Order: sequence, then C-alpha cells, then structure tokens
Amino acid sequence: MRVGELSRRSGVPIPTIKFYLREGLLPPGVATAANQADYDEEHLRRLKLIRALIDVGGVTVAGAREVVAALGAHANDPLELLGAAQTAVEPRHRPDRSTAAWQAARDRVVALIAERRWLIHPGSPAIDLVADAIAAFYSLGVDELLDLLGVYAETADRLAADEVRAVLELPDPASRMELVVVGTVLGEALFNALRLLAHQHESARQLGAVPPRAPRPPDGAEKPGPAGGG
Amino acid sequence: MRVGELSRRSGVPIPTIKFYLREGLLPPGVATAANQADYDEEHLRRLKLIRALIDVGGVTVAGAREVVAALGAHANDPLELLGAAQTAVEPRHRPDRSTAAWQAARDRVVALIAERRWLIHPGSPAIDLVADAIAAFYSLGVDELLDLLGVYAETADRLAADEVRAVLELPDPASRMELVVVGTVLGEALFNALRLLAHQHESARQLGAVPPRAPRPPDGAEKPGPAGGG
DNA sequence: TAAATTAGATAGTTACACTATCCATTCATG
DNA sequence: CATGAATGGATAGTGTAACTATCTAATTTA
Repeated sequence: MRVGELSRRSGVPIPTIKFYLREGLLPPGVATAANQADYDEEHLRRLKLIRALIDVGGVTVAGAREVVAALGAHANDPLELLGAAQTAVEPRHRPDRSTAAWQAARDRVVALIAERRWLIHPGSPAIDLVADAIAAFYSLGVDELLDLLGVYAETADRLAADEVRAVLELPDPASRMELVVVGTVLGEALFNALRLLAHQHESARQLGAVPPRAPRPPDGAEKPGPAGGG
Repeated sequence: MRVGELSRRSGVPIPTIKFYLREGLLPPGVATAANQADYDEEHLRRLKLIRALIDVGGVTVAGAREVVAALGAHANDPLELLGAAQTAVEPRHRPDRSTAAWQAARDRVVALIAERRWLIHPGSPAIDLVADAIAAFYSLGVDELLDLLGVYAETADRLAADEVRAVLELPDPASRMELVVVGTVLGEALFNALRLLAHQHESARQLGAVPPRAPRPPDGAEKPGPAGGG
C-alpha cells in the first residue's frame, strides 16, 4: 500500500506520516521507484502503536522513537525493552533533584526496595521517579499519604505480578515484546483512569453521598449505596 | 516577605513567579506601595503546591490554575474538588473519539461500572479516559491485558478505598481538601513510578533472572532471588 | 545618597508536534 | 498516450505552551 491508504486506514494525516518517517518513528517503505514506496500491514500496525503511545500514553515523539527502536534492537531481551519502555513514560518536567530533601526521599525509596527485597537495577530511573513523588510529599508537608507507601508498593507489586504473568503467557515472542511496551505505557493510562473512577466511587461511598444519577444495576434490585438508594 | 524571599524559599525563579501571578495561579500579595507587595506563608505553600503539580504531577499551567481555583471555590465540597482535580490530570493529546470502536470501548466501561455497582456521575470525563485506553487496546488487537480489566478495576478500587479513607481521616478541613488534590495528582505519580519498579522486579523474578547488582538486604544474609544465588 | 530590589507591563525565547508547499516524477484512466 | 491526481523527498512555516528577558518608575536598604 502507499501513504494514502496507510493514512486512510490509520486515521493519521499524510503530512504527519511523512513527519514520522522523517523522524525515524516509522521505518521507510520499500522503494519501488524514485517517488514510490510500498508499505505493508506491519507499517500500519506500527503506526497505530505510535499513535496509541502518543495520544493515550502521553509519550513524546522522541520517547516513541526510542520505544520502537528498542522493539527492533532488543527483539529477544524483555528486560532491556522494559527499560526502554519505562524511560519513555518519564515526565518532561522534573523537579530539582539537588536538594537534601530529595536525597532523603531517594534514600527512603532505596530502603523500601531493600525491605521488599525487590530486584531492581540500582541505576534505574524509576527509583528517581518515586523519589520525585516522595520529595514532593515531603516539601508539601503531607505525610498522610506517605503512611500508605507500603500499601502503594504492595498494590503495585500485586498488579505488576499479574501483568507480567499475562505478558509471559503469550506464546509468540514478537507479540510478547510488543505487549511489554503496550502494557507499560497503555496499562498505566488504563489504571490511572480506573483509579479516578474508583476515587469517585469511594468518595461517594465513604461520604455517604448519592450520585446525581446512579447507573442501573444489571440484574437485581439491590440497594447500591450506603446512603439508601432513593 | 517579598518576591525575592519567596523565590529563594521555593526555588522558583522570580520571572516564573511573576508569570504565575499574571496567570492567576498565585494570588497577588498585599500591596503596601506602588511597587511593593507582601507575601505570606500561604503564598509559599501555594507556590510549592503548584510546582509539585506541574513538575511531578505533569499537570499543565492551565490545569494547575483550575485546581487552585477549585480549592478556593469549593472549600467544603470534596466531590466538586475531586472533579476539578481529575480534570486537571487529563492528558493533552487525546485520540479520535468519533469511531465505532471507541463507542464500543466506552460501552464496555459503562458495563464495567454497572457490574461493579460503582457510583459514578454519568458525565464524568474519567469514563472517557478509560474508554480511550480500552479503545487503544482494541485498535492494536491486544486482548491479553483486557482480560485483566477486572483485576485492574478491583485493584484500583482497593487502592482508592485506602486513599479516600486516609484523606477523610484528616481532622482539619483545609488540609483535607488539599490532600484531595495532592492525593489525586501526586498519588498517581507515586503509584505509577512504583508500578515501574514492580514491573522490573516481577519481570526479573518471573523470568528467573538476576539483576546486575542486587541491593544489599538491610540485615540478614538471605538469598534475595529465586534463580539461586551461586 | 547610591546601589539593589520591586511591581507591573510588554516583548522575546525555546521546545515540541505537527502542517504546508514545492518539485519532479509516477500512477491511474480514459 | 494525454492528463490530472497522488507520491516521495526536501524545506519552510505554524500554533501552543511555558517560561524568560527587558524596561520603567518607584521604593528599600546599606
């Protein structure tokens, strides 16, 4: 297929596809003439992946480029690929990491890792990301949620165990590697959004409030809320 | 105090503070003369909150403005404030929501909410965010992680229950309201980062791999890994 | 009194992610 | 085989977001 069809089937405008080709996010098609190239289903798949990473996962174009490069480079090294995927989801803005408070936060993360006996590469950027968040809690003087640090870690571990299991269950290596990336990036977006919904629900429930219009239960006529379903 | 001190104590450059003042993120100080204004500890606290939201939470300047506005406007309405905080963490880029596939994804979210008897406002933007993620999975033909949708939802619910409980335990209303915001935004960043660490650990564990250099356990000399140490 | 700081206004900068044109082919169609 | 649409490659332009810099007149501090 040529760009026109690639554009139509992916929903991505032709100039943007050209931009991705220039930027090396999308591999060039097979040239059949001076101004003709041929793209296949793999290109379409890759393009959809790129858009999902950028639009849903919030990954930058540079991050997406690194991810697809890693997909090619580490076709049979899941841990390397995971590292690349994790680098891609890092935020653009980062706080000042040169303060003593930040160091204290990082020490706390290292201690947490040791406590939980987590197998973590000591140079992993994710350690610093956790430290960023903890340092922010410190700086705001908000200790209440830090009491939940153990709960957060335990929850993350359980969830990650299920996710990794699901990925490793895949028989096809290529799909498995793609799922590493998709799981890291889109899994995060999915969970974050579900957490927002859960916050709404739990706030309403624990406050004893009733939402403006409760969703109809699928079957029974059970009272859904603690405040009485009027 | 004046800008200079505010800048020194917050680590935010003066031009940036002026920018935040112009943009309405930071309330103006008390004017004492034509070119003098006085800022207090509350300004410092607000400024730190803004930086944490932007640097760690990845919130936009516009989002931060809405959050602090909501903090002022809904000083005693946690659910309204929660809604504002949730709006602030929405991603900038969003996928095409006009396709049939996206509608199918959204229907699935609504079904999930009904199944779980979650109390959710039907117009909540978070529903669409979940649909964005699910639609991306559909589009990539990756069903494996969608099998975990129930696990994700259950995990989110448990975590949210603990978080909401921690927030509601706070006796001071003002701190409580701030914790709603901080919990939503920074809690997300914290959990995401911990999830990355947990992915590393679980990948290494389930693959039977040993990390390059294991962090030293705090006390005993127990074998840290499942792959046998030696 | 003189250097430094300040509030307020206006303008400039940087990074990012596209978009738009241009040109010389090449393809599709009658 | 004529002709209009589409293509690949190159170059340049656009829009937004988040600062950053400069200027001015007034005020503070040494």
